[in-house]
Amino acid sequence: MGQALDERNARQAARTDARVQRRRRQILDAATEVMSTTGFHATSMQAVAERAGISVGLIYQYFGNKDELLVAVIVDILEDFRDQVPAAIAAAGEDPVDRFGAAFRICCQVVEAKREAVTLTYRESRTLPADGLERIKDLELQTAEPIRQAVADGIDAGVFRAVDARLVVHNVLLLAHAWALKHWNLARFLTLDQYIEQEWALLLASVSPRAQ
Amino acid sequence: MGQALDERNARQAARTDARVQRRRRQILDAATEVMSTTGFHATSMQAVAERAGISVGLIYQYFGNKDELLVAVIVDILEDFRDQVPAAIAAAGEDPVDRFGAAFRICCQVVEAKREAVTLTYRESRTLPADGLERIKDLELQTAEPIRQAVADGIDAGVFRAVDARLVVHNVLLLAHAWALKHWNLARFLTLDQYIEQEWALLLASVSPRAQ
Amino acid sequence: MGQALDERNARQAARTDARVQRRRRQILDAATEVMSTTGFHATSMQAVAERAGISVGLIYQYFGNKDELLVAVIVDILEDFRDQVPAAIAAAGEDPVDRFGAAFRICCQVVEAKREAVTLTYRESRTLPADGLERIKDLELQTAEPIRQAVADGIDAGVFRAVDARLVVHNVLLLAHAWALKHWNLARFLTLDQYIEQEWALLLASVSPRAQ
Amino acid sequence: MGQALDERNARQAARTDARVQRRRRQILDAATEVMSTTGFHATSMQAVAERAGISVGLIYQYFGNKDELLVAVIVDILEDFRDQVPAAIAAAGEDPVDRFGAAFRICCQVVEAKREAVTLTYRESRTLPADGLERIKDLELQTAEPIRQAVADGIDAGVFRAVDARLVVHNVLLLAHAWALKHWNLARFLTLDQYIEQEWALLLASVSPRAQ
DNA sequence: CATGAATGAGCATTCATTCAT
DNA sequence: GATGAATGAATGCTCATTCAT
Repeated sequence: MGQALDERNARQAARTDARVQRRRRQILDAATEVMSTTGFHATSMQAVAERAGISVGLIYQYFGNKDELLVAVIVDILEDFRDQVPAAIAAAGEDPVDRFGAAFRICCQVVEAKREAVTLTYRESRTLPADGLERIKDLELQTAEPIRQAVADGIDAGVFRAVDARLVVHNVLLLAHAWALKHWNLARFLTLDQYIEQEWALLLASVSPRAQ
Repeated sequence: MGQALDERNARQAARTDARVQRRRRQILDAATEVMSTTGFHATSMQAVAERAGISVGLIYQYFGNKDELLVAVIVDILEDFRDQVPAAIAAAGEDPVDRFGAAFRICCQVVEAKREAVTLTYRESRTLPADGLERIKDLELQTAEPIRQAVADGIDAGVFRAVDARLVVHNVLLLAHAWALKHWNLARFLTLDQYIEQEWALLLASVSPRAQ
Repeated sequence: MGQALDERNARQAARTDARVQRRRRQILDAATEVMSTTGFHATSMQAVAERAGISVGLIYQYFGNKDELLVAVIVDILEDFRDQVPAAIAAAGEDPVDRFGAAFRICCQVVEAKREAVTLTYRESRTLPADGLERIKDLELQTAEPIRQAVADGIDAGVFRAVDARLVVHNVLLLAHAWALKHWNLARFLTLDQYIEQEWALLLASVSPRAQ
Repeated sequence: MGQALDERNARQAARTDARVQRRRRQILDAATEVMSTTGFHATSMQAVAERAGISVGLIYQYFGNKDELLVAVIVDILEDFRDQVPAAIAAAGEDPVDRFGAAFRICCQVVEAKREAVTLTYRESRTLPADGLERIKDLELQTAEPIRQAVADGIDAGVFRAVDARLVVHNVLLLAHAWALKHWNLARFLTLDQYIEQEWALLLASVSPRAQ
């Protein structure tokens, strides 16, 4: 009997948890859409609620306030990078050059998938309360680390020059983000694939050892 | 007698014009300072007025509204680039590599001089009304052009590979701006001079012809 | 069979009624605690529910709305006075002075027992909807009546001067309530017992016949 | 010439100051009226603004927030007591009994003049932020002091018994306030003058020496 | 009976903008 | 030219109340 009850409670809890997750996602998606287009400050909670098809009050049952919602939106995006980058590197095989290239490529692709949202990240990070900022910087560093490792491995293997790996990673992320930040200009003369290809050529040349 | 009057009016006009310019500058400087620190939306016109030591009302005699003031602030910064970049290139002599290097260096230095303000440019450009946005994109293209020319000259001279000059310029400007955008990270392991030196090495390698 | 059913229903009803009363009391106690401390307006139904260990919705099955809950809380307190005052008077014997004294004492003691709640009564009575207000005034008058009678008896017996009994009762209740209302000040120089003793001396003197 | 300018500025400042005072009073009066009737929490700033015939925003140029406005309203009332009580005592001559009686009478009259507002004081004091509360307690003690002195003088002169003067003052203020707090009941059988007269008789009897 | 997710009206507060002086 | 008092629309957030489960 106790078991039956436990089981029922467990099912109930799972269902509840699923609903909570669905709501969070629903709100997060709506917020990402509206804030990306309109900008954080110009976005009213009312607008987010409308886009999500719920009431204002409900947002506050999932996110403490507007700032926390922004943090959640940005974190949500950065988690994409943090999760996908290592996976892409791992999938690229053993060759350091391939691994490095895969890292750059996936970054650009993630950016393309959430172009407006990436812009939001750049625009609004400064606005954030201190603790949100910490989480964000953390995620950025987590994303950077596997790329840095790939570059370091390449240097060790002698296929890259002895450059500062941290700086190269910085360049990689920056070039990827730029596809969002400067899309108004870049898209006038390049497709994403062209951008990736050409930037990759420059990037590789920048770290390759000079032929003797 | 008519002539005398004209002359008086002209003198009057000049004097007036000078005063107008002084006021504009006074407000612009105040706005740049406050907005750069606090962010555009979090900056009240009252705060700008106080910083400038004038009344709110007076701002509206020089700038139609808050948006226009923001445009003016951003334009003011971008004009720095537009003016200083060609000058630096010209001062660098005839060697395409030197000219290209000078362009990158001056960009970084202008960024350093107005680090917060450059960040402002990135954060708030999207908010702008269409016509302001146009002026800004225009200025960016104007800044880009002399650099592009330097790269194109280098390609023609055979000291650079046949890369897409527009893309290289994009990279140059981006790397310079990054010193402001990612200062929180970069400054942890590099000084500006080190940043310039190392990025320049990468940049040059990226466009240099492969040795046979 | 019908009888058996009736009996079962009756037992059921009694059981139900007992449960209803228990719930009401549970909610009332929680509401009194929270509202007394926090004030009516600053108290959310959520807070009352939490304190009572139940859900918000359940409160609404026992009290129509927040105002009605407040009325119930206040009525609950006033019923204490209405019930205890006559009892204390009856227990004081036949001497009008003793009866009067017992009335004052019990009032002060009831106040002390629910000091915060008494304050609540004063603070929030005005807010109430008309019908709640009526019930409250009624209870106050019911409480006043036995005291008035005691005073009237004393006057008839010649141990009190021919004062307006209603006014004296008003003073008695007021002085008792004041122990709650002005506790911040009074408690700085008096204990409750001292307060009772000294006010009683003044009160008695105020109604005692002047010696010839 | 400098003198003329100074004079103009001075006149300007005075005019400004007068306008500020007029506005403050206008808002304070409106707030007192509305809050007294409706209660603090149920009063919206919009309602205060409308009653004052100004815009909401303007209130915030004179009072930091709603709480501060409430403090100002209450202080405004308490200042009436603090100012008028000593004046009335002084005007009552040298006889301690007269002075004491004058104190009680003026308290009742001030209460009558601002009956609703006095009720507000009782209802909302608890709501206040700590520093506002301090100012209010201070004013109450300032009001009490001259009355206490009058009682003490009476005791020294032998016309009053050796009662605790502080407690008597507490009673005096309480009885005066009660005219507002319990007006719904008292006014049913007494006019203010009757109330003053009869309470005064009781009060005097309570402190008078027993005839031998 | 009991729950608590969901609603949405309501309110304090801010701030760009205007205009009488 | 210059001021700053005055406006009032806009917004984040709360919370009494309902109702599907």
